[in-house]
Amino acid sequence: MTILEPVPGRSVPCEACPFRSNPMFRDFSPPELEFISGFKSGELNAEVGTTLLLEDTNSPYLYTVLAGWAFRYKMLPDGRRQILNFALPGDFLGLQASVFDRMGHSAEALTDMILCIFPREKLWELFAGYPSLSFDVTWLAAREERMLDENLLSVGRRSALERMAYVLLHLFRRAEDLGLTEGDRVEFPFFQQHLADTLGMSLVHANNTLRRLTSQKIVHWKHKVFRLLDRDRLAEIAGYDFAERQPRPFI
Amino acid sequence: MTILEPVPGRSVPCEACPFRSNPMFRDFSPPELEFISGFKSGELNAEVGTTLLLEDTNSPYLYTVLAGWAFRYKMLPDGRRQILNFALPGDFLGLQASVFDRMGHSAEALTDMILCIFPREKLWELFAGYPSLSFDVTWLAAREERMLDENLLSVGRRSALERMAYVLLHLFRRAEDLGLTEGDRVEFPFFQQHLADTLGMSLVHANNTLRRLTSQKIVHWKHKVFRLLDRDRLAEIAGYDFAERQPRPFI
DNA sequence: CGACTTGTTGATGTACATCAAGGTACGTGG
DNA sequence: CCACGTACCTTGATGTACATCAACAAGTCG
Repeated sequence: MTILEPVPGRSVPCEACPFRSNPMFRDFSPPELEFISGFKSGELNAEVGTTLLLEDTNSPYLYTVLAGWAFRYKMLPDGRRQILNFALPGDFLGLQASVFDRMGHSAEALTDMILCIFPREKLWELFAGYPSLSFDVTWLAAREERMLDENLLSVGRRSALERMAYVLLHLFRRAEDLGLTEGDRVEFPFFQQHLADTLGMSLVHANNTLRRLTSQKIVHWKHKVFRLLDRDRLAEIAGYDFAERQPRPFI
Repeated sequence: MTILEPVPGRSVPCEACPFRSNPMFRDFSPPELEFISGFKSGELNAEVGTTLLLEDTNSPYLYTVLAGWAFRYKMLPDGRRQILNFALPGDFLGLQASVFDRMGHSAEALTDMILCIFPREKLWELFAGYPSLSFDVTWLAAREERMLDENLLSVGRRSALERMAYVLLHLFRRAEDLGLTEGDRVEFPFFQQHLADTLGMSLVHANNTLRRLTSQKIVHWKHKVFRLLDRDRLAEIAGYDFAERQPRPFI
């Protein structure tokens, strides 16, 4: 388990940021783009399994995911783990340490990743000079809250089958929005243990529940490739409310 | 079930806001105070049981709680309810509808309440002109996220007894920070059903679990008066990490 | 080729939900 | 002041969804 330090190296200039062509992200004005370019202090290449953030420690950096998947989690002293949410390209990591003085959760890379690094002491300049960008930060925090609300509803009140259906559909849709899917396929870079820890159930029960969905040919999952065979049926089981999709901030 | 409209009437001027004397809240500068005064468009007196916010609807107002308790919740079509968090004096309600176009959760008053009303279309002026206040909004959103993370850990991974201990201590400490306690006493304005819905368990099981704590004289609860008899023992059961207390924003 | 990691399945126990009944406090109208 | 209703809490009986334990299968990697 390693804690990361940024490494020097070539990095994607913000002007060429791949998200700029994604319709899910809003456009930057030239001054915004210029500020962000200066805000970004480098890039971090993280391997699978890297601990990106560690609960109760401070983090001098704020990250956005440029490529790859990670997950946020908390652990109890005896090792029980709860996965709180997943971080995909475009997501923030480490805001808590910038706003308070230490992280309330940890985060780990699920794949090799590229992260944009922002020094947290410059966050104040963003708020002071770029109201539209500080609104975007609030937007992201509110979106995270909304996802947590949903997950809490799942874990607290949905049955195992409903929970499993919900999280699979949720993750598929997030990947879809980012153009990570090909038709009904997507690469899910995690194991059944991760699903179990997300949904608050045991590995064995997660396996049984998942197989109820695969045996009915609603989904398919092998060798990390997930296929959404019957979306309507899955949404029906999940009780999924088709939330609006709207342009999201860049940062 | 009623949805609220603001009623005219006398309201507390921000200059005389009771939170200004509470050391948990940071101080406002004179310009900040002046802006907030203009931002506040009135007050709302809400009775117990009032629906303050309704999921999937829009809310033209943003509220802060001046007095009283409320809770945020989500419901499934068949009536299962998950309480997400409680709102106490100083807390925001309705940010989601200001940032997105509709609420992702509902909120209901647990007591008679007084709420400060802020028209959401002026939220942009706050971001544009008052970076310190917009940072406060982000602070509040991040704090809400942190509480949700904790609750999700509880519901997903803690045992019924640990969960019960955690939520009772959590609520007691929040009340304490606001000066709502008298020694080991506090008035908890909710029923066991609310605890059950917060912790993702049935009413009967919440009752059994609670009685395990009362019969060991760790807590006492009768007629809405809660007494924390053995704080250390409760913290031990909860696995409570004594999080820092630091000055918080006003808004 | 073994050693390790991930997924699958069955046997057994328990923490929980559900159903049902009664208890206590408090209000209301006679 | 009593009969009655209502709201909330408490307790027991029964069933089930889930966890835990254990073994094995299948794939991957040195």
